[in-house]
Amino acid sequence: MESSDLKKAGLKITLPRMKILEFLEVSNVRHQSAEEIYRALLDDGEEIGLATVYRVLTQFEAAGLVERHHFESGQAVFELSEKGHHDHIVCVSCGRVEEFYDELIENRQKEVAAEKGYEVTDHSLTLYGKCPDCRKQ
Amino acid sequence: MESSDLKKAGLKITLPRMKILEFLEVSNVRHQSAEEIYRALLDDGEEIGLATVYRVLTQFEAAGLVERHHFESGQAVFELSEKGHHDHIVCVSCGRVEEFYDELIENRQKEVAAEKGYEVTDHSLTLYGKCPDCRKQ
DNA sequence: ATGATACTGAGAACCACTATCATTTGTATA
DNA sequence: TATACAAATGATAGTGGTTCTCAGTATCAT
Repeated sequence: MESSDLKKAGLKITLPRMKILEFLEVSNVRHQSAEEIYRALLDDGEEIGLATVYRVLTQFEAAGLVERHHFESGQAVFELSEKGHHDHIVCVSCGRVEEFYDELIENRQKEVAAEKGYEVTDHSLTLYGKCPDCRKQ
Repeated sequence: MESSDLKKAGLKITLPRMKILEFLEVSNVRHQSAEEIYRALLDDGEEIGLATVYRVLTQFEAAGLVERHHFESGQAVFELSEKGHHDHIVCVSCGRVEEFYDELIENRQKEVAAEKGYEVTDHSLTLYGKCPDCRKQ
């Protein structure tokens, strides 16, 4: 993922956009809030505004470069959408997020919607529970 | 559902609580925001504060009388939890909300979580799409 | 290089929601 | 039934996440 992706999305190649994109790629944390991304960039010595981070992330979302999720935390988190579609399982005690994909569930969702005459454009499935580590304690 | 439900929940029987409960029962709209409930009660000539509506709804949620959902709208909506568990399908163009329950999906969710060593405490599945009416137009 | 236009950063504004606190209400007890 | 006291209420201020505004700046087609 690089500058060409921005061009394709009809976005000018600017420093803030490059920095945010680069950070999302390099970071080993997959789901981060706008605030977290903002602080991380500041810590890296970048000059950037929080408003810009929000704006850019929203543009990236519209362009399909990132996905925005609203788990139970109040703030949205963003992830690079390099991989195909998947759902999430969130640990309620440590906040860890894992991803999964289940063909059976995916198909059944479409069927259920079709039965009701709906044309599905999107869906959000999130499981909440205790992860193996937290269950031990 | 009546005053005895409040007692069971360890809540005093107060006017605001009775009014909110009654409104949720009588209303033909199943998913409403705190603000909507507040306005509707004001329009009915009740004297009530928005803070109270939020407080009471939170208490009702804790007592299992209502459920809170965060669709994509920014504000939470509440529904009486008289029925058993179900998921939602939301129309992206008119906002209409329908409910569904699918055994297959429910079971598969538990399996997926178990495979990852998680113990599921909750889940949220919402489909977004165009309802039959909106598709016609 | 230059101009048209898109983008930026700082801060104010906004929105949904929660905390504070003086006053009122419900209810257990006398 | 009157009383007392904890619990609940409502007005309002505050909070946190996010978006808007706007003057200044950077990008890019020419």
